[in-house]
Amino acid sequence: MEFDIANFNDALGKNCVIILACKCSIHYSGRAESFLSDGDRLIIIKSDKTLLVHQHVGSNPINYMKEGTGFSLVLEDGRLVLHCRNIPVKEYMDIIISKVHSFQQLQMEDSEKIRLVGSERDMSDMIYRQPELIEPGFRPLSREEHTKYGFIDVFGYDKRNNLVIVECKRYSADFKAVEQLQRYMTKIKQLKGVDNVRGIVAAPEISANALQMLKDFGLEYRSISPPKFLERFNRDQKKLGEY
Amino acid sequence: MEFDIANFNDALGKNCVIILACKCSIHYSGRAESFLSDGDRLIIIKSDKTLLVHQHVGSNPINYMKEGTGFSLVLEDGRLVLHCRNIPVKEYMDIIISKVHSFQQLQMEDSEKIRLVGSERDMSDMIYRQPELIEPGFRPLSREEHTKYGFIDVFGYDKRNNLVIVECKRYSADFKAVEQLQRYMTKIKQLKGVDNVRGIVAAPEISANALQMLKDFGLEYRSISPPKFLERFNRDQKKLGEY
DNA sequence: GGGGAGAGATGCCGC
DNA sequence: GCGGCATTTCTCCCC
Repeated sequence: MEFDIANFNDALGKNCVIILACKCSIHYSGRAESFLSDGDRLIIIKSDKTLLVHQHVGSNPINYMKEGTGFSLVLEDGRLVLHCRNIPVKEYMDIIISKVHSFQQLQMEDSEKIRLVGSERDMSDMIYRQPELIEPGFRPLSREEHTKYGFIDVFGYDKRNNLVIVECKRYSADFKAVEQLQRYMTKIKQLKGVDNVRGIVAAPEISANALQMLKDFGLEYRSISPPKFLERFNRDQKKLGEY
Repeated sequence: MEFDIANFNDALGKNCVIILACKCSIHYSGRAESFLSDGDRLIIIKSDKTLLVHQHVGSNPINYMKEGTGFSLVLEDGRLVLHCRNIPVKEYMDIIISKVHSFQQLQMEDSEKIRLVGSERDMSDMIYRQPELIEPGFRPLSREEHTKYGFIDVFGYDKRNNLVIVECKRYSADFKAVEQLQRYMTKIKQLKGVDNVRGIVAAPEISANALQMLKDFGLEYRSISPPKFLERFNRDQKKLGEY
């Protein structure tokens, strides 16, 4: 493999993405400390100076450095070493490279942002627009608001003018979701000086423990799923070309 | 760029890592749904059939598929499409490739596992071995044990034979840590039928809100940091960092 | 497989 | 910067 240190450091100075496949060992020190012995890894340095080290399996990088890291590849005591320093966050990494398998630098043009559907935010939007999903006569006042009462998903009144707090979960609600709702309940009762406040967990399902805790606290549960606008995709993959 | 569909699908059948730099748009549907318009991306398919899609910035993949995904690259209506299907978890992705920048397949040998120091587990070990970090006369009985009382970091008796529950946090303790400890307290008092139980949060720091809640609950705080065995590494970096 | 909890969590938004 | 919270969280361990 033709590989030149000056060439690599030159690439670091450019606004490109570097892909280095190599055999290496790694030492990291920062928020914690880690050691990884010699093995083949994929090293990616992005244009924002994020570093990722990937093994041949697993979805998470085995080591990484955050955006804005400084890099320098040097020959040290006859060994190729990639020094990685992020001074502001006090994170340090040394990658000792014993063999370079391949080296690549890429210019990547991409200004697109992802659009995601089916988040908890989408769920609270849906409930806000279709209050009857909670119950007839529910009148939502606000959604996803950072009030002094806390970060409440949907907040409103029922037909008897009781305050209603709705906590949404896009997955199965667990006891932490119930605790979270209970915390809002306590807070808002104190701050508003009222007692007629109802709390509702809205989620596609709820665990047995969470349901028990919910009942103990006198709270309620509604089975509601996050919106999916394109169920069609799952049913008929062939129609994908329509986008 | 010389690029052959059969060659790519052949690589998929082998136990290697595939790196594809290309311009593409992406549609994902599974736990949620996402759309990403055309742009240059780095696509990695690992030997365990994990897929990662990276943009030129950011530490997280913009899209991904989990281990065990099935892949198939086909020419569809004159367009190159990478179909990704993970039937067991009901996740689907289509990557429409408008230009291939580079394609690489790598054999990677790596059986090493990372050793990490400074975790919460290390903290509880340290306290177990040096109980005086909590207070004189503290006698720990167990650490990190899944008892019927719950998952308690350190569990023991103080010099007056009160039960003591210690909850460790490697970072600043927040009110959720206090809630967690309070939950264990309630549980253990119920199950043991005793009332003389003390709860201690051990963390390098604690937020103002958490400290208030802690006091309200009658719990205690000890400022303890997770162990770092190689502070020397940080000191030695100074001379290396001079470049 | 579900539940519970940690993670070098990350990322977002608001104050 | 910190705080509070969601995440296609992921990962591990135990039941």
